[in-house]
Amino acid sequence: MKPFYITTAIDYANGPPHLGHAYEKVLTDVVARYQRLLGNPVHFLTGIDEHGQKVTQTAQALGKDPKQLTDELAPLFKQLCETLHISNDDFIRTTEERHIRVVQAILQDLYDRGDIYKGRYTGHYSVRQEQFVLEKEKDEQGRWPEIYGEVVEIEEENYFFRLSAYQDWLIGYLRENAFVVPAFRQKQVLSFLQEPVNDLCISRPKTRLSWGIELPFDADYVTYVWFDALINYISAIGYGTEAFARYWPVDYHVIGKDILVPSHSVYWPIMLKAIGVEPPKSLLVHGWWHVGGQKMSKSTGQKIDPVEFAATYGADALRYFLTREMSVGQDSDFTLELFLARYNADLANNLGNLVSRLLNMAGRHFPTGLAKAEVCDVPEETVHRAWALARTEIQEAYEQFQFHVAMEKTFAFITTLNRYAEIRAPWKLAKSSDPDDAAILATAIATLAEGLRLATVFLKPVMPQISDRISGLLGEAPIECLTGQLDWSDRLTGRPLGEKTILFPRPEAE
RNA sequence: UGCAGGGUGGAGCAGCCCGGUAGCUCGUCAGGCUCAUAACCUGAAGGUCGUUGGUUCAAAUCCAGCCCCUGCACCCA
Repeated sequence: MKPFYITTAIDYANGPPHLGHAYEKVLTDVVARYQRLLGNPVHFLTGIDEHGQKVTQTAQALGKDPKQLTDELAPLFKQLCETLHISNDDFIRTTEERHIRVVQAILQDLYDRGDIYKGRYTGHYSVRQEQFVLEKEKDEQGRWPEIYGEVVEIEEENYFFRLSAYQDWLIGYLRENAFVVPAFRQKQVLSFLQEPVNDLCISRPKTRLSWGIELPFDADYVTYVWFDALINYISAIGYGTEAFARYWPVDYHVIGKDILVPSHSVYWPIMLKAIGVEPPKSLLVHGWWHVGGQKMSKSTGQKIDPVEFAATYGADALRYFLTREMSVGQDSDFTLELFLARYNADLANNLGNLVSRLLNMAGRHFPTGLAKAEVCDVPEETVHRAWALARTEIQEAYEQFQFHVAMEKTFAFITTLNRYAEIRAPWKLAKSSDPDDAAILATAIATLAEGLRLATVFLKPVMPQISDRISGLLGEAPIECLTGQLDWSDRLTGRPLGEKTILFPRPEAE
């Protein structure tokens, strides 16, 4: 069976990871973990992009060489994955030999076929900033901004990829295939393609940029950006070896909306077409996090360090917030207030408190094991019916990448359990000597425990640690697969539950 | 200008693709409970779903126009 292959974009390694990186990894991880629950083998790739001008500049500013800089940053990105319990199977760095080899092989292949050719490139170049500048950057008087210093028009030879030759093919392909999720973003791609695309400049002379992968057919140049970065998706799974066919085509590239057009939706499918490889099945495109209503920038981005945040509130709480609050594809806002509201209302008060009160009552009344639920009256039927509906809706939401809905419905079911506890009021039944009341008491505790067990299944992709902890408290093994887990049962009968536990301690008042 | 997204009770959001009781969190007011992390449960007040028109038995939801906000158009998850 072909594994479900999913990737994040590789993060550009010119600074430490921020909330946006964390989100993309969490989102991808939720998809990956849900697939595993469905019983599908999964291959999950993430990594970092290490070449290019900005890395060079950042390194220079710090008095380091680029490799040294990225060697320092790589562990931070790996650490981010570990801290957030990201279940990636691989982590690729574009400076790795396995990647460089594939990039060069593909460049040579395309050069041999004539899809890469040498051409002239003219533009305005800032000597001071060592970069090309654009016409529209001029001010009202038609002058270049001060920071560029002297701007000269230069012409240099570079290598180009024959993108234009494949434009019609791509348009046809996009008209017939649902390629981008959410669907509305596919329209953007098609509208971009209405204009003729230019061939893509894929090289930089080493005199200007040396930190990159050398062109195999011209040692005076390195390749630039796309033929380096995008290829990670296939170099990591062994393009050119028989392993490749096991994984490709990728099921989802998870990316931010900023890199949909043109790189992932135009360059990448065409690059693959040119080397005779199937396009990706789908792109899953997410929106951006704002922090305190503002677009994330170097300063605002640093206000929320995901690693530190996870250390304070727990990785699962952060994962929950990112999943619950973001409607995939839209933008969303991150503030401490919003986070704490979710944390307190959903995690501590609703879920955490349910666990706490259940464990307390079970320990008090059924220390040696839960009794069987023998009563099935209106309150029980209400809970059973709520579950029957919830399981369908939650699964549907997961399948459609509506993770915020999946969480909303899961927590609505947890509310149903809290409500059921009020209706049966086991604490009152415990004071009665009537045997009928004793039967209801046993039923109530068993029903709460079973309901919690079921809800825990759907928490697993989003909050894997918490899900496993609750499973443990119920005497269950960690959930690995949905099969056999979703039916209402009496499997907890006879089980003693764990000690009363606070899963989500209330944060100290600021 | 071009492209995209948004405009839903006091605040922040979901619902819109697949028309039919307007939902969630917080806040406010009243009540219940006391097993539980001052947590839980119930009820109430508060919305002509930006605007105009159209389609329909029926529109927050589909169609057209208009108004307003934001983002992108070098780089960015």
